[in-house]
Amino acid sequence: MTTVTPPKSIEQLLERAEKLASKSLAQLAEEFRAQLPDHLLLEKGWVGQFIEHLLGATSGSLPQPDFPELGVELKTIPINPLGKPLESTFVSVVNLHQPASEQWETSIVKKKLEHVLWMPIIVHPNSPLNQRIIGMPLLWRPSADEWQILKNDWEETMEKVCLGKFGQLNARFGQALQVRPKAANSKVLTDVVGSDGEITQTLPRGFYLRSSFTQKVLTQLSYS
DNA sequence: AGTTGATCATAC
DNA sequence: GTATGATCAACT
Repeated sequence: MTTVTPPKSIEQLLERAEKLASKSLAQLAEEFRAQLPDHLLLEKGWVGQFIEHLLGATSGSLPQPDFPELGVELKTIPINPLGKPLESTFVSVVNLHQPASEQWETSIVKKKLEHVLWMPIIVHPNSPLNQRIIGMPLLWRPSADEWQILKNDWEETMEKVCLGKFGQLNARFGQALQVRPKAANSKVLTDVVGSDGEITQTLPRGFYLRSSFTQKVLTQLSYS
């Protein structure tokens, strides 16, 4: 695949992103000599990683924004032709091990969401992967209202983790930031401190943005 | 149809 | 196992 150097500025990053808009995955795969899979069943993160390559992201699997020098996180998001998100958006894993040492201000979630480059991927119903079209990118910073909601959700989650209430750590909580399993499968377990201070095991979890939240972000409406 | 829980590839 | 990139698929 053609290699792309890291962008030197946010302007350059946005310029690159805008040049991808309205192109299909088939076009881009040809242009950058990439092997486009037939479907995402076995490579669910393929589109996201492809767009990372095209824009010159470097973070790999480090827990930091995709463009560390620019402080920008890249998120691809599948939308239908009307602009409605088809999925939630994964943000980062939940720290289940030393939750008491975590503060919102220094959290990975806050670092990543401070500045996000949204790359919508337009999905027509029942159409193959290679016909998906890149939409117009959106450089987003959360508003004060959005920050408040995200912070509250994060703090309520981490409080449950600190108290060892893993049974309450499910997808039903959180207005914008939701907690769901994040593992290879449901048999994967990780050591944690339970509600009585005992060592137990639980499923690894991740923070996800609900699609109701990202929908409003993408249409530039305030979330309140 | 929307939501919640489960799952897949890969690097280290 | 844990982190990245997410979407799949069962359930309500």
